[in-house]
Amino acid sequence: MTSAEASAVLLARRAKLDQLVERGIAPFAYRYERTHDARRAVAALGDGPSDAAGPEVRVAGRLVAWRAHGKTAFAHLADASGRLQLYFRRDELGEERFAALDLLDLGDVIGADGPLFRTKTGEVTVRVRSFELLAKSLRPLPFGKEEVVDGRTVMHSGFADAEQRSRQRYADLAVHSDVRELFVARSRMVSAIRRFLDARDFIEVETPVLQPLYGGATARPFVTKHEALDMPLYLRIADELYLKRLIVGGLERVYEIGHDFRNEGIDRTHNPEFTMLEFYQAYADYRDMMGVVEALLVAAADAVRSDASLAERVPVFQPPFPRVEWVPALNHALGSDALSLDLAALRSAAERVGIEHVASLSRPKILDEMFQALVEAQLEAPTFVIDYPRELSPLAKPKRGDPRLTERFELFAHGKEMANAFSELNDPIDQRARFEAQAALRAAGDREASGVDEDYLRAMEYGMPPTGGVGIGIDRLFMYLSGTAHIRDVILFPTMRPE
RNA sequence: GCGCCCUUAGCUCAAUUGGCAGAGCAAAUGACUCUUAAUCAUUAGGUUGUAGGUUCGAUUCCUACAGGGCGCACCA
Repeated sequence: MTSAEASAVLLARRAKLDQLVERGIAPFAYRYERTHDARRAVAALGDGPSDAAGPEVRVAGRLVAWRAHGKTAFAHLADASGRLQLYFRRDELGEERFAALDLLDLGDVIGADGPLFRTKTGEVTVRVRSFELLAKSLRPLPFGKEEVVDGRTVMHSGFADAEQRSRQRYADLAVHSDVRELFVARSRMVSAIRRFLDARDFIEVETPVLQPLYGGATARPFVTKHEALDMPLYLRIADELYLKRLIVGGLERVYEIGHDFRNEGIDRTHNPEFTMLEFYQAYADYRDMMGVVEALLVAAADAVRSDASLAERVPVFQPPFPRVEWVPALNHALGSDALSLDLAALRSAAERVGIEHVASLSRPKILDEMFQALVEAQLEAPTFVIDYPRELSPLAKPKRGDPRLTERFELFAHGKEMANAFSELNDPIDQRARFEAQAALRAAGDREASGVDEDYLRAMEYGMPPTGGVGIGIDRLFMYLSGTAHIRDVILFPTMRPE
């Protein structure tokens, strides 16, 4: 940053800062009393006359465009609601205040007051009577120029580098109103999901992020250490086992929205920390939960659709979604009965469909791989895949009528998993056997298999009601609903290497 | 982790077979009292990601490294 600090642009802004101080103008203010944001100011003039003075307003925001004309100047001020034009006149401001405009830069945060009027080209504008500098911008923002062509705003040049936009999200947001809108839409979606669950008598809870044992999913964890207790702790890979402890405790409908952490690769659909929604409903099974998920998705999509600029991209859901049974779907794609194959036959079948490193994979892993390759990737419209093999689902109840399977569904759309749900296993004897099978896989080298969680078993032994549970990846759901291709574009501060 | 591609001014991008590194925006100075990608004139801004190599000469060709992008693999 040495050369940047020496750059003429930064030096010029520092010089202006010094001059402001010399003239007794504080460059960083404490507050500003606003009467209108940009959108309300535009609405306040309504269809008012073009010349006559409209309502008085006090507005504040960032200077994003500047057009000086000698004894007048036009500027655009941007706030959270939009842009508003300012009109400065020397005869209105007086010599001294008008001269102070020379010390402003693009990016400065200012407040301005005066009457609204409409310019001869029709734009609602503040005829500035006085203005205050609220924060001097000492570093230029990479503003592009905006042009309105046929009613659409077109950006010219600007801030394009994907890495810098993620690293400096503050600058990305400051110069791209569409990025701000996208994150506002994400927030609205999450709020809508909370309202949806709250209205169904779910309560929102918080469970540990730091866990002595990790479980509830298959993934490599981040490991950390508690110094005072001198013990390892894991950042959670799922909320599941703690939320089900709460079901045992009589909190019959619970949900949590929070970050899970998985120590795996980063790509367009994976960030090491990501937002997960899990919810559990006592006395429900997985079929009940399919209906809840369908309704939740409709509510989430409606929330995203409320943003006008995203509306056309949001898929329209028409529940019920189709159900595809796991085993028949795989067998159909494979041309043989996958579950009845022995391990050797399964491995050669997997190799035929292009699975790599087959020899090092456990049996459930191979089944999972084959299903992903042959079936999941083909699922474009929202589809419930149901009734997974027992060995893939150590926390799900056996399927009524076919104990080789479990009562589990995953929702796929765009070839990606959107939700994962079970009729939750509530038999502690069966659960212990499943944990021990996992522990055996772990001992045999499967790094993602879990161990035995004795405390969780103790909870279940007290008696856990039948329960339906669902996990939904919030980032992916929002990507899908907003038509965003990269997960880093829906996470404000995605994980990155240090600069 | 593997493969391909990219890295030039604060930002967005050029540069012919290897031959003096350019433009627009932003910035500075000046002109301009309804502009809106304002306009006009002038000025400044660069160890071309880093380190080597080939060459009379490298932004250009080669090697290594760093960062990034895209695909594949793993995972949600």
